[in-house]
Amino acid sequence: MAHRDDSVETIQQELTAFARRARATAARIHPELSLVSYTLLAHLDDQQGCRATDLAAHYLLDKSTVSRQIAALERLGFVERRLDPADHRVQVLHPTEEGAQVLANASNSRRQAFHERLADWSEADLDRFALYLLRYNAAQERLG
Amino acid sequence: MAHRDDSVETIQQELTAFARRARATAARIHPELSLVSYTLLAHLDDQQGCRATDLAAHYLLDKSTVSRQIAALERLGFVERRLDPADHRVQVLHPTEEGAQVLANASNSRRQAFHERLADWSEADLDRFALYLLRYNAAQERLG
DNA sequence: AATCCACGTTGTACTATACAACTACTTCAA
DNA sequence: TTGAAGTAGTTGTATAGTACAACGTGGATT
Repeated sequence: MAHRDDSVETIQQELTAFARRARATAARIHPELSLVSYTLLAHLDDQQGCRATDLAAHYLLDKSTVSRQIAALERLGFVERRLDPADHRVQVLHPTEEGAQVLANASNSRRQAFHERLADWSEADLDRFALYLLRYNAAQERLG
Repeated sequence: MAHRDDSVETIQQELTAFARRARATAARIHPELSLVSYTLLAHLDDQQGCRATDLAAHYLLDKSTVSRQIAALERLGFVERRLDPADHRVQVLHPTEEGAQVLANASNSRRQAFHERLADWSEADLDRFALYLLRYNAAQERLG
């Protein structure tokens, strides 16, 4: 049990340290994209467009927060709104050409950074680490 | 290489999801402690007191940020300042009795939450996960 | 039609943060 | 020994991100 406690303690410490660093580091993922706006834009990109309400629900953000984030992305020219012809309350949000481009760039440098950090890991270790993270996140989702 | 890419992709996704959730969830770790104030208080506790400057350096926060966080903790009665007799510029910060108590409570519920999330993990898996996290964080530290 | 609901915006407030200017104290060197 | 330079911490100011509440507009239900 002592060993078990030690491992859990380490996991807790390291995840906490990671979260702290993530806050500091990832505030600007790209000169013009914060972690939040990056995430929202990425979601629009791989959902092929969606509504502000969907973003709010998916990321547990208030709709006013999403509204302002989207407004900012629109000012930057990265997102455009298309009124849903079937329901005039709804705006379907899409990345613009430029938005998709910026997203692709940000996404590539981000991916590259991960590859660098994990460069000397064996394939087996990468695989296990990925599975552990999935398992941990699923548990956290389940247990709140 | 495809498999390698897949694993890295998953790791990236899951760590990002974790960071996002951490922001939302850990804002209040305890009715009166945010993640930051909890962290600072914990540091004071296991360093047996330290200076505001040390906290700033250790957690990469501006000294003004630390100053205000500490001021808040002092208002709550969780931290006290002791003027360093040898250098009157310096205030050595210590948790108060009450601060130590609140910290212990917060720390215990936090530990318990981790134990619950990891309850059904084998000891071998816990051990490996802990090592992977250490390794990952060390790499991130090294590579920025 | 009247009522209720859904979508999104805006007003307001709060927290966390950084940077810059400042005060108080210390150290060091001429 | 004194004055210049450096260090610890606070305060003024600005910004980002967020939530909640109130609102306007448009749909849906009865």
